[in-house]
Amino acid sequence: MIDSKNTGKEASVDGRSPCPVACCLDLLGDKWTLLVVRDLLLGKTTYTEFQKSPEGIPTNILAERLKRLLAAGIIEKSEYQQRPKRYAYRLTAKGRDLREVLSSMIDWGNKYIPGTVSREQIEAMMP
Amino acid sequence: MIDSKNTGKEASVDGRSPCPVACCLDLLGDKWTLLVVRDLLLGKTTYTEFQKSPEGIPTNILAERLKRLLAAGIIEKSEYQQRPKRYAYRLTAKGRDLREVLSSMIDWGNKYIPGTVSREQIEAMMP
DNA sequence: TACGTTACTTGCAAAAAGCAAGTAACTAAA
DNA sequence: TTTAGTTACTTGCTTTTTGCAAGTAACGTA
Repeated sequence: MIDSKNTGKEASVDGRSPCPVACCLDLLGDKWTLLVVRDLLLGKTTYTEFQKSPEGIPTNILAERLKRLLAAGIIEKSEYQQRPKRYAYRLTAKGRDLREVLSSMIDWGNKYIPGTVSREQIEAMMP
Repeated sequence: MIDSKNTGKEASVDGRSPCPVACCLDLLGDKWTLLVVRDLLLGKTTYTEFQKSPEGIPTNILAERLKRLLAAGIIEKSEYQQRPKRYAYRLTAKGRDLREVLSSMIDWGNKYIPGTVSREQIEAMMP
């Protein structure tokens, strides 16, 4: 595994308050981070696959978010091929457990935002 | 009830993709919005109460977020006193259902971010 | 040798956040 | 009856973050 410099402070109350919601939002509270986690849960692993998602994440934002998720221990990066170098990102246990958060967002979205693709359809896409 | 100009488009797939997660994030994907929802779930109702929360939301951001939540039909605003005018914000059914999202964030935070206040302690604060 | 792909980085303009101060409407105290 | 205090904001300005386009390094394929 590369790029996983465990500083020991990758998860602790460092931000605004000891509220778990506030801490969660310090890490994941933006328009893109959880979409990357969604893609990972759907089985995507490479930079290019994340970029191809319909929301169209800007490439510099994607690079920065991957670094943050790595630093937070939510994903890990591995070289799955040497020449040419190719990398696969995967969720750690910590990252996989975010599925509950995503899951409740799906339920809420399905209930209150007409036209969103259903949990069933999303689950059918999962590996 | 005031300020609730129902345009009819307060909830639909208008943004980046028909993914419920992406739609959710278009509405709630930032560092502050869900903290206001948290406060509302904890029984807070006034502008000043939201401001007093330990995270210290800037006053202009709070005003803007309240407008967005109002426009999205997640909260409603009522005048509970005429002179001087005083307002109470409350969650609608749509807003109350976000408790599931917050709840899964609390569980994740409690599990992976040491030092966060526990679900039990938070539930003890609820009305 | 030229073109394509992957995984990024860099530069810059535009948008959003953050901070301090100001305002309007009233109430309560000196 | 000034003076101070509270609530619910707004305004102005600086700083930070986004978003877009273009560039780069390393390699592979025709």
